[in-house]
Amino acid sequence: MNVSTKSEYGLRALIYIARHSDVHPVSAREISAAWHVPVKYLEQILKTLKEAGIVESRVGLGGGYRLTRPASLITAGEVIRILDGRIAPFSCVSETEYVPCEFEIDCGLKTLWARTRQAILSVVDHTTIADLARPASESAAPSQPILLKKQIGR
Amino acid sequence: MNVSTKSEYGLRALIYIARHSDVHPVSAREISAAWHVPVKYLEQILKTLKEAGIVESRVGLGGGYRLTRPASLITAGEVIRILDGRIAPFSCVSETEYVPCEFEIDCGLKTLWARTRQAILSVVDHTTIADLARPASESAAPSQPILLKKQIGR
DNA sequence: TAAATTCCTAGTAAGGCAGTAGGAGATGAA
DNA sequence: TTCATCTCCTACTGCCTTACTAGGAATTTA
Ligand code: FES
Ligand code: FES
Repeated sequence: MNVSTKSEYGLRALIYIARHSDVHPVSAREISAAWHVPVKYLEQILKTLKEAGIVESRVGLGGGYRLTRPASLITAGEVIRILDGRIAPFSCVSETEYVPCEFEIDCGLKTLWARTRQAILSVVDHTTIADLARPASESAAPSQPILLKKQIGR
Repeated sequence: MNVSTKSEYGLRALIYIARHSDVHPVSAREISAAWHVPVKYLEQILKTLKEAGIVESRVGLGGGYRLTRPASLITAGEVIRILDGRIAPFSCVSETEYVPCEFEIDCGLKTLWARTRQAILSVVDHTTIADLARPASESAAPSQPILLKKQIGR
């Protein structure tokens, strides 16, 4: 049970972008300086995020990153899934990376994993970058449940 | 977000012991054969569980393992913590292995991790080996909330 | 043209995970 | 008393993942 630095840095970067990209796009260097994250590492993370369609970029002087959608429509779960892979604690209960188990029959554990997954999803899939970007004092509670056509897997 | 094979095998072993140790203790070899888990690996896991006070053992012919407490008083969370370490997704929200972060002030993430941890705990700390040992058909739902003097950390 | 920026590919050091290996010592049955 | 069956203990190992570092190519603006 652990979330990697990729997800951590990725979310931090998105929070920063959400807060500061009104005027012009935000560069990796700027984020890196703000949060003390290695620039080159951050570049890779942002590249992944770009390929996943979370951010868009502009190269060259004055370039940087911007969100492709309002921060209130990007969930933490989505970001973690992109950067860390599967959220479910076990592959036999993952929707996005489902791998069956040898003992599915009479394996009491499956239900436990499924419940755990559901519990995690109920948090991360209902917390948006907008929630996180709010100053800490205002409490980073999800504004309101997000409606999804189909519950995003895992 | 992942639970290791140690926790998986450990829980499986405890489930097996809960089901079959009425007459005589259960040997590692027996569990290993039932679940296709490497014996030597299982021995190590059971040893850890013994040191943590979850099982007791008897060496020699006819020996094996038994639970030290009723299965209904051993939670999955406890076992996972013993075998996998920290359950919280991030160290700054762990009670048992707390390590502070550099940016605790205005770091919107902390709340997210804390909520996630709480969600996970609400499942794993309220599911017992007894719940898991019930046949799958009866649904492995926790019988009833467990009362703890003080909520076990993380 | 120069500086800033993203994009792209490789490499790498350390640590964790999932075991394997090889006994030593206890115990009960024959 | 001997033998098979257990647990107990320590060490080792191969593989994979994580968390970066390194070096530059291409693009854009001043
Ligand atoms: S752990 Fe996947 S079915 Fe039991
Ligand atoms: S991640 Fe620990 S305080 Fe922000």
